[in-house]
Amino acid sequence: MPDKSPAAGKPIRTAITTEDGIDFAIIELFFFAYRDFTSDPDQILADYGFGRAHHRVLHFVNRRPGLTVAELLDVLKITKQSLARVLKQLIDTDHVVQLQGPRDRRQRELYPTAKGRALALALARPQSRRIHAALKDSGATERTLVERFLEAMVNPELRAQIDVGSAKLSGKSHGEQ
Amino acid sequence: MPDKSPAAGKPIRTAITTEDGIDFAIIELFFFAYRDFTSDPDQILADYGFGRAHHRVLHFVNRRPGLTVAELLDVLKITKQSLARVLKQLIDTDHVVQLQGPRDRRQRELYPTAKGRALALALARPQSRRIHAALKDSGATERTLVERFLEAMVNPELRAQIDVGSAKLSGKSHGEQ
DNA sequence: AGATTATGTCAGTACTATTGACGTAATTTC
DNA sequence: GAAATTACGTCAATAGTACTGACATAATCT
Repeated sequence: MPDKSPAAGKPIRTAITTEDGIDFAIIELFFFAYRDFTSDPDQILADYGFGRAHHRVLHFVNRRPGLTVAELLDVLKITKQSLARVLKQLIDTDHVVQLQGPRDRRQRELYPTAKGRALALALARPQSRRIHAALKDSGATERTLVERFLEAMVNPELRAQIDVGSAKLSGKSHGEQ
Repeated sequence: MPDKSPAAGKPIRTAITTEDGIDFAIIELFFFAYRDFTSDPDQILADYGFGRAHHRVLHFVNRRPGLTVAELLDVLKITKQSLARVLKQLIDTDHVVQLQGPRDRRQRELYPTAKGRALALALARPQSRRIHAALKDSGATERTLVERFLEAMVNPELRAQIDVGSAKLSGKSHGEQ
C-alpha cells in the first residue's frame, strides 16, 4: 500500500528552509562529521569485540589516570549499571586496572595498563589524523576558532570537565580532585 | 578485590599527552559537543516515544522531500531492517507519508506531513539556538570556517550527500534526483 | 551506633543496530 | 515474453548500549 491511508495528512513537497532562522547547514554537517569521526575507531574496536563505550572509558582513563568510578560516571553521563559491563571487560582483558583509593578506601582509582595505553593511542590516531587533515590549510587562529566553537557547543555547567582535561593536556598540575 | 589480579599489567599513572601528535583536545571537545548537541532533541523525542533514529529520518525527509527509501538508507548508512521499525512508526503516527514513485512505481517517495514538518522544526530549534549561541560573537568569516572544518571532517566520498542539502538550503534548484 | 557514600551486582526493559532469509511487485534484459 | 534484477517489506535472531529499580558490602562520616 504505497498510497496514503484514509486520515493521513497531505504530503509537503517543499524542502524545509532556513525559515525561522534554523541553521540546517551546520546541524547536518555536525551529524555527518561525527558519524565519520567515530567510524574510524569503530573498525579497530570490532577486532577486540569492543564498542564505542569501551573507547570512551579507555579514553578518559588514559586522559585522567586515577579517576574514580564516580568521576568517570559523571564525565560520561551514564549510570553505573551501564558502565559495569564495559569496565569489567576492560579490566578482564587487562586494559585497565583498579587500585584502592589511598585517601578513601571505598574508591576505586582507574588506571590504564601499557596495553590499555597502546589501544587508546591506536584508537585516537585515525581521529587525530582526520582532524589534522581537516585543518591542514589552517593556522593557529583557525584552530583556536574551531576549538572555541566546539567548547561553546557544550553545556556551560559541564565545561569544567573539559577544562580539567585541557589543563592536564597542557601539562599543568591540578591539586587534588 | 580492588587490587590487581596476578597477571595484570602495571598501572600507568601519567596522563596521555599530545605525544605522537595526537589531538586530544579536539577529540574530546567533539565528543562533549556532540553529546550535548543531541541531548536537546532527545528530551522532546521522549515525549513522543521516539528516539534519535526517528529524528534523523524526520530530518532528512524534511530536507529532501520525495527521497526514496533507498536514498534514505544511503544517507543514514543503516540497513533497511533498522529503518523499517522507525519509518513505520513515523508513518503510523502521520508524521511521514509514502507515495508511489511516478517514474518507477516500485519506489516509495517519502514526504513529511504538516505534523512531521512541525516536529522536525521543533527538534531543530534548540539545536539551532545552541549553534547560534556558540557563534554569537562571530562574523560570517568564522561561521564559514566552522562549516568548512565540519565538512572537511566528513569522508570525501560522502560529501556529495551534503552538497545536495546545502544546495537546497541556499535556495538553489537541483534538477531531478 | 547509625546514616551516608562508593561501588558492585542482579533483573528486567528499551532502542538502535546487525545478518540472513524470504516474498512481492515492478522494471530491465535477453 | 520469460528470466533476471531491483525496490521494498518483513520475519527471526542477535548484539551493544542505555535505562530503572532493588539489594549488598565495605568504608567513612556524624
